[in-house]
Amino acid sequence: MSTQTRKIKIRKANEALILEAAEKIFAISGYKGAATGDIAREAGIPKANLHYYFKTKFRLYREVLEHILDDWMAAAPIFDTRHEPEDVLRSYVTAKMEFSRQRPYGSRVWAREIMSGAPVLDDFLGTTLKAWLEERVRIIRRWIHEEKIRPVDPHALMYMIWATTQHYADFEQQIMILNGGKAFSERRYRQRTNEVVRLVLNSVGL
Amino acid sequence: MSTQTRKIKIRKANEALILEAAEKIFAISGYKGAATGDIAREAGIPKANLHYYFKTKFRLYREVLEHILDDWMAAAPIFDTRHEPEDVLRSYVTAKMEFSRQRPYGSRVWAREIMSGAPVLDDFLGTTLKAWLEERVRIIRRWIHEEKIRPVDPHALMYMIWATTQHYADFEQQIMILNGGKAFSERRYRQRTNEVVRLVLNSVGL
DNA sequence: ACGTATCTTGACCATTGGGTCAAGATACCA
DNA sequence: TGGTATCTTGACCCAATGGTCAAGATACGT
Repeated sequence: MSTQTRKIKIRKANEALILEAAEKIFAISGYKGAATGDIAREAGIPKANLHYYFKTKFRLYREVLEHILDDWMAAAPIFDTRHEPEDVLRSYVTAKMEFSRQRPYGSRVWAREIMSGAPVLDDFLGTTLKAWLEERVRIIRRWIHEEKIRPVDPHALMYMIWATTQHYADFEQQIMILNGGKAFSERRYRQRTNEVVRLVLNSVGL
Repeated sequence: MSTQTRKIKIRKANEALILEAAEKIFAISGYKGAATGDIAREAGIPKANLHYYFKTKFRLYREVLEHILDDWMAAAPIFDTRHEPEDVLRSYVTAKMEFSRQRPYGSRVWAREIMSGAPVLDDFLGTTLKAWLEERVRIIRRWIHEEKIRPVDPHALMYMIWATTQHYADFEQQIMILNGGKAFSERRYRQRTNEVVRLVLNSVGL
């Protein structure tokens, strides 16, 4: 193994470790509320070491957000691969529910960023996300025009899907408490996912 | 006016002023991230004065949450006053949308509290809110039994309503950016409210 | 007008927290 | 094995922040 490779390996491993810890702490405490010392402790390294890999807390935060965006957008293409509205919506809602299950902290960091006024995501929202959304809106309009689904406000529909699926990540704690203090089992979560799919499909008349 | 009354008047006025400022700052920065100095500046008073009315930041935070709970629960009885599912759901969704419009900061403080693990609301969620929810669940089950709506998972439905309506408060900034950078007009928001109502009604087969 | 309770506020204190630094430890190649 | 680049870490610095205090200012009943 070359020096280069070795170095890169150590760096990548430590960066990944720190990013994961940071995502959790930022999710729980918010940007301002998160202490780099807490993040370092969560990662099991000294604070100075964290600052060796990420010069500033802000840079670290930005990279955490970028990570989340990558994974968030990964669920995006699903909207295109199938063609019947029912298949597309089912796949998309299922993928979003899966994301909420797998990456609850990521979803919360996103939510907090928006609630803080989206100082960092502002640009992304206005360009990439807006373009992506408008494309899906166009697809939905086509479905309506072809009378494949009942006439709905496409934006209202998309927001309902986002809100509902992300709710299972962002409000996980509330859901757990309302569920008698115990978390959903794998199986129960899959059933719930199907229920959400059915609600969404019915909302557009499918 | 008696001394007592006068004193109380000054105190109440200042407390209200501080609580409003605090709700905004907590909504934007989170509990840990919010500085009492910022809250004081937002309220237009010196920090020492704020601490005269609220001994600690934590006490202030708790009172802000209590305020929000009061208003949140105010929308709750609507679920009972009318009897046909369609009327009940329409009124409830409309009330929640109205709350998101009028008190966006309150909704965000709530969301942040839950995402932090609900350290303060924990008790409320497990008792009052759980009881309230289970009562509504029972009502929904009755509707299903009477075949007034199609069979849905009552919890999944309630969470969809909460998530979707609160989305308009918590993600206001994102919605604005996706709307081309301009906020919804009163009229547009009312239209959107009706769209949300229709989506919800359709989701249960109405 | 006087006395008392409340309110106001600048100055101050102790702790926390982001970020730096320099002295080692480690890894790898020649 | 020696040299160099990277990595690790305790100690340290300074600005920000929650909270205190004591000296006034204000309000109001008598």
